[in-house]
Amino acid sequence: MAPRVRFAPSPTGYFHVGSARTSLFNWLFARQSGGVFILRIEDTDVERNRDEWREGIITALAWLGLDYDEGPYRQSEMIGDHRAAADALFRAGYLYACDCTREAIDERTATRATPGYDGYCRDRGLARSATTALRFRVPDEGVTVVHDLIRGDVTFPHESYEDFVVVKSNGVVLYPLANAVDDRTMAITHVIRGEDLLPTTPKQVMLWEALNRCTDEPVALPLYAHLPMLVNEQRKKLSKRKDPVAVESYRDQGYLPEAFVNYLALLGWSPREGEEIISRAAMIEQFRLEDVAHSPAFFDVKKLTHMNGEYLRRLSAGEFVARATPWVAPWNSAWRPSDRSPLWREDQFDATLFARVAPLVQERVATLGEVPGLVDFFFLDEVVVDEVALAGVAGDALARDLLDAARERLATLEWTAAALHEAIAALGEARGLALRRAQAPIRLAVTGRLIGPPLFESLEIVGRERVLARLDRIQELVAR
RNA sequence: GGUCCCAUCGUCUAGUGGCCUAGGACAUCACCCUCUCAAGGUGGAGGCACGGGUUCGAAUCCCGUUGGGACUGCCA
Repeated sequence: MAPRVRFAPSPTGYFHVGSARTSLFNWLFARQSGGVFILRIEDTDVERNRDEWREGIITALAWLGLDYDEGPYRQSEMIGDHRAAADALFRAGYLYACDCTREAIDERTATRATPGYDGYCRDRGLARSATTALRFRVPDEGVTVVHDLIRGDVTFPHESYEDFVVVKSNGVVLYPLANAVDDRTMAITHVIRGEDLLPTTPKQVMLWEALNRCTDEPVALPLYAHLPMLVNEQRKKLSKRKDPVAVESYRDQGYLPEAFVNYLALLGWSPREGEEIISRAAMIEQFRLEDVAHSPAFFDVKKLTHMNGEYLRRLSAGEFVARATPWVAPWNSAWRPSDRSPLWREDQFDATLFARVAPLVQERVATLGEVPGLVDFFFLDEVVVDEVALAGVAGDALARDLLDAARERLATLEWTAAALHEAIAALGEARGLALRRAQAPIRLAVTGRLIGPPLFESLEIVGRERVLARLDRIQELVAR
């Protein structure tokens, strides 16, 4: 039988990089084994779920290129199944009613060595009512063994589990049961998820086995694979509050989905061949659950960024222009990054001109979000001149003199990058300045900064008229 | 506190008893290239947590210690 796996996120916030990694590994496993990848959104916690978060999951998965064969299912649509399973379990005695409040439990267990529920209602034989929750009767003795494809067999003693709540007093069936029931109805064969769920797995195994004893058609347990956590610099599980984990924000910053996926794949897994930059096809071919690492991985944005730059540089010039469009000309794009409008207006932008300058910036950026900052002077009528650099030029007699000479020389020069290069070099030479020093004041005048794309090509593209105007303007600024 | 997981350069990892004077990538340093900044090239520094075993031989197997993490909700 073909493997069936599912990615089962709960829509309680922005799509998390950890979720992206989990879904990727599920997807890779499904694709490599000829299996089925299912998206099931676990939206039963009404308090914390929001529609926009649910949309976010679907959008993010699409962006990452992780297509699912079934779904998106919504767990809330399967509540009937959950209730039926709970009823069966209760009738068979695996579950019992409990009316203890958190406060009452805390009071009773305050002096005990082990925290958690004390089994107070275990044998009270309470009837179900609107104030009773249903708890699972965990065997006092014995162990439950979880067969994990990554870690091997993991044994949990029953005595370390309290009688956990399965159904809330308001009738809502909780995660351990709902999740297991859905996995049964969807015939899930492999559960691939984060290691943080490992300690709750025995609960699901116990429930699963109890369910099997309540039916004539038992369902085989799935195989488990618990992925190592993604951690921050403090080696703590990535936190939604403190760490930059929203996949959406990486998209906004201009990370390429293929680079992002490639980087994610390297967290806890590595290609058989040495090369880290690897195509999706090769990834699918080489991926093995058994090869997944056991220890937590730090999500290193620096390495991600480097890899993104590498992907950017491998793009054809035309493709680079197309990919950069949401950042430089959002009005020409169906999707646009939030909070990242360029400094220029639509009427100032020139697509043909951008296509000419794009190759100059392509190898200078690591994310697409950096592009506008490097090409602004091509589109702005007046550049913002860096104050510190301006003061440097103002205090340099040689530089001021060179600016004067350049203003005159460039007025009549043949307007090509090569001629500009030659002329400015000569201007510098006449004053004993190396080209690196001679080009600086001109670069400042035309681009507003001391760093940027190659100057002479830039001058050619900006055009004589605007270059001369900017040379005039910097002389005014310097004179002040 | 209890249960469980984990432990190779700063980081991500290769390594499954001899091929390891431990390989690669990011970061870092130096040099080269160079109109700035990048990119690129070359080179360097940097690691098997510790202690016991097993073995002719251990990063690799076993035990312990230490360290880190996860879970311990009428969240998922």
